[in-house]
Amino acid sequence: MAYWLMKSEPDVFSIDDLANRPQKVEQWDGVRNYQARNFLRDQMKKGDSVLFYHSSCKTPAVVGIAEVIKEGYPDHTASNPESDYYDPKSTPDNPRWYMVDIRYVRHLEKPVTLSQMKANQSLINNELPLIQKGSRLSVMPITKEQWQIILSLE
DNA sequence: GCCAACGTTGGC
DNA sequence: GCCAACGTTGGC
Repeated sequence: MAYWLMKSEPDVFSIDDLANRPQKVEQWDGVRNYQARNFLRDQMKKGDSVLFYHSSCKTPAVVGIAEVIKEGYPDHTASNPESDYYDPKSTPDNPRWYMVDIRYVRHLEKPVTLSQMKANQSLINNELPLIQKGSRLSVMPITKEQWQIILSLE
């Protein structure tokens, strides 16, 4: 089983929104970055664990846990002209963008903040992608060690 | 294939 | 709101 970290802006979609969804499930649409797309399409597997991270907000932090319940499939928002995520270069025959479905597992007892993680020597030594300079990926793989260290901070 | 211009991300 | 870092676009 693999481990992932996924970013979301809480003003757009928060861990509470996920918890309040029917079945607690959300389609993770709107990813428009090739490296992240490749992870969604090729590597995320049913049963993988996800850290849910709030970005672009007052206190950026890991706030909860989710799991992958449906593996990569075409992101239909790319072919919807009404969608903010519409991409005319993506076609149903040759979809450019992919998404997965995730299901809420739980909130962290206490969010683990970005500043906490940046100050953690184990995470620095382990080169957690989130705290690398210039890291902008919205979907990133993390190791079991990184997963355990982050949860030990909760 | 290079690279300047532009757009986006996301912390601060 | 600022700006550094990064990704994409498109002319040449």
